[in-house]
Order: sequence, then C-alpha cells, then structure tokens
Amino acid sequence: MNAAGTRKEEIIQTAAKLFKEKGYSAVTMRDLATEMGIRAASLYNHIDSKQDILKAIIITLAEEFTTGMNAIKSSNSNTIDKLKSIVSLHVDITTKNTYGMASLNNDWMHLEDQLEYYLKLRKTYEQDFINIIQDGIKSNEIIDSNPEIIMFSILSTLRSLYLWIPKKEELNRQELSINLSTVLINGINK
Amino acid sequence: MNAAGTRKEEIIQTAAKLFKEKGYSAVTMRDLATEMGIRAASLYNHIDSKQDILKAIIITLAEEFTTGMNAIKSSNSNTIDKLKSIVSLHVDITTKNTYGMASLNNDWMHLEDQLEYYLKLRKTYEQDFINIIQDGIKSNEIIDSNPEIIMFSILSTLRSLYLWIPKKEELNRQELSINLSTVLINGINK
DNA sequence: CAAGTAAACTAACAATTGTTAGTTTGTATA
DNA sequence: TATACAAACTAACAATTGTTAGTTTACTTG
Repeated sequence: MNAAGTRKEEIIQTAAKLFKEKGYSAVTMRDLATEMGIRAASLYNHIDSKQDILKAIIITLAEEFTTGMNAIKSSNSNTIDKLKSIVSLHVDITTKNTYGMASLNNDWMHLEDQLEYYLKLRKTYEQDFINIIQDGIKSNEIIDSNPEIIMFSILSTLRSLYLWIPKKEELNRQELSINLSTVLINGINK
Repeated sequence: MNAAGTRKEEIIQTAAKLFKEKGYSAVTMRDLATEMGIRAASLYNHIDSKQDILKAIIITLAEEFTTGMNAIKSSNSNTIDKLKSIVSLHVDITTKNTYGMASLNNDWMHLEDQLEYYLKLRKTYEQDFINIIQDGIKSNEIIDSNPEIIMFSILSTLRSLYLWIPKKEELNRQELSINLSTVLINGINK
C-alpha cells in the first residue's frame, strides 16, 4: 500500500499546502512537522529528504499534464474542441490538487536531480499546445494572430487557476470549464 | 540624490533579478553580495535589511498600478478602451521592471510590516477592475458572463507578462499591447 | 506470549542564515 | 593639507537549517 492514504502521502499533501502559502524555501521541516503534529526527525521515517517531497509533488503533476496532452493531440477533434479539452484538463487537475499546482508553478526551479526532466516535459507540453494553435490557424478555425501570444494568453490563465479555484466552491468543475472556454475562445466583446 | 542611479538602487535591482530566479527566501544576502561583487556586510551601508529590499521592490510597483488604475477609472473612455488601457498599463510597468514583477507576484507574502498595506492596494485594484467590467455588462458593451471569471482571465495573463516579455525582445510595447488586447477582448474564434 | 514493525521520540551535528561592530580605503571638498 | 564621507572590509554573533543516530512506544501477527 504505497499509494494514497499512506503516512507518506499525508506528509506530501501537508507539505504542498504549506508550500502554497510560503513557497518551498520558506517552509522548514519543523514547520511541516508541527503541522503534522509530530517532530521534525519523525518525518524521516517516511520520506528521504525535503527535496524528495518537492519532487513527488511536481513530477507527479507534470506527468499528469503530459498524459492528458498526449490524449488530446492524438484525438481527431477539431481545434476548438481540442482547446476546450485543454481547458478541462487544467480545471480537472487543478481541482484535484490545488496545493500541488502552486509548487508546480512557483517552485520548479528548486528541483535538483529532476529539474532537467521537468523542463523537458514542460517544453514538450508547450510545443504540443502551439502545434494545435498553428493547425487551427492553417485550417482557418481560429484567427491568424501570433501563436505564441495566443498560447501564452490561454496558458497563463489556466496556470493561475490554483489561485482562484479555492475561492469559488459554488462553481462546479464543468460549469467553470465551460465559462472559461467561452471567455478564452470567444472573447468578451459583444 | 536618493533616487535612481544610487548604490542602493543598484542593490535593489540586482536583488530583484535574483528574487526572480529563485524567490526571496532562497536568495541569501551573500548571494546578493557576490552578484554585486562585494561582501555581505557591505550591503548594510546602503540598506537596512533584506526585508527593506523586498518592501522597496513590491510597494513601489503596487503604487504604480494604483496610480495607473486611478487615472483609468476616472477617465471617460468606454469600457473597451478602459480595458485596453489596463492592458497597456501592465505592459508598460512590466517592460520597465520585469524582475520586480516577479517579486510582486510571488513574494508578496513575505512582506512583514507592509503586508496589510499591500493587500489593501491589491484588493482595491481588483475591485476597480471588476467595477469596469460590470459597467461594461450593464451598458451592453461586453458579454454578460461572470465578471469575476472575466477579470480573472484577463488579469492572470497580465500578471504573467513578466515571464514572457523578456523572451520577446523583437516585439515592441505597443505592438504587444495591441495584440494582447485583441486576443483578450475579441477572443480567437473566427 | 514472542517477534516484528510502523511511527514516534530525544539529542545532537555541521552548515548556513541575517545582521552587527568596528575598521580601512579612496576620493572629493573646504 | 586636513576633513569628511561613501563604500568597502574582517571578524564574529546567535539563531535556524536539514539531517542523522539511536531509542522508545504501541499495535499486530504468528
């Protein structure tokens, strides 16, 4: 039983929560222990190092995004539907792990051994995203504007979801996903 | 001559650069001194504390945004033009101080004495932004969608500009501002 | 009951942290 | 030439950091 529900997983989730509030560097192992109601040394019965925690949080999420993107790009939907799927992917993952998304966005540079691997996953993700946009421009489905600006604009919003979702509990996932897609794709001009 | 060009200002700008790369907590006074080519203790001839540097970076920027927003909301432009002005405001400030924008976005929670003041400025800024959107919905200038989602979507993109502007040197400010306004306001659907 | 094990503990470490005190150096001004 | 001052320096501090070693506690299982 080395999956969810273990003590290690509890520690990682608690760490993610603290990392969201103060960032990886500002959270001490004693902070984390206090939050868990134990002593700092006791943490090491379950995890190898502080770095080990960060790695678990970030790499898990980055791989989820990679898996999701692979499914989307190999589907035979049109461009608009692919973009809507990307929005849903971010809403889903962020809803399930709001705390972890903060680390993914803000603390990836503190990865040590896994930094290169993370950067590779991110770069591939962004390239896949741009390819979808470029296909949509060629097929005349979306406006012929700078693909990087389009991606940047959408992705910035999706990457910031972790800041915003916790405050909007009344809005369910599907509803948020649809609203966001509308605003991002159709704009707000009347 | 206590403004730009002083040694203190050099230190603050260098600090902002390091803070962008690793975050406030992960940058030590010795890191900063090394980057300046001096010893850590020498920094204290010019600044009061590490916290003092963070305060200078963040509060200066936050007040620039407040000033800009006050000008926009008291203008008698229509909603679309006000939104375009907000885009320009962010592009301008971010272009002039890319490093500082990283601290504003990611290290505000490490403010001590000035935290409350910062939060007040931010809250007011967001409320002004929402008011502009709500006015635009009432006057039928923009679509009747959730105002918070609209603000969140636009503001997320604008707040992420600091990550993106340094990589796009060929694109000038005005061009970027126009492109972004188009995508954010009119969407990408054809 | 005996053995094993998960999970906590105390105590300590070497390194690093922000900061202070006091001093030296070089340059500009009176 | 004497004075002042900006800006660097060395040396040290008390506190905090991540981590290790070794031990104790309380269940669970054979």
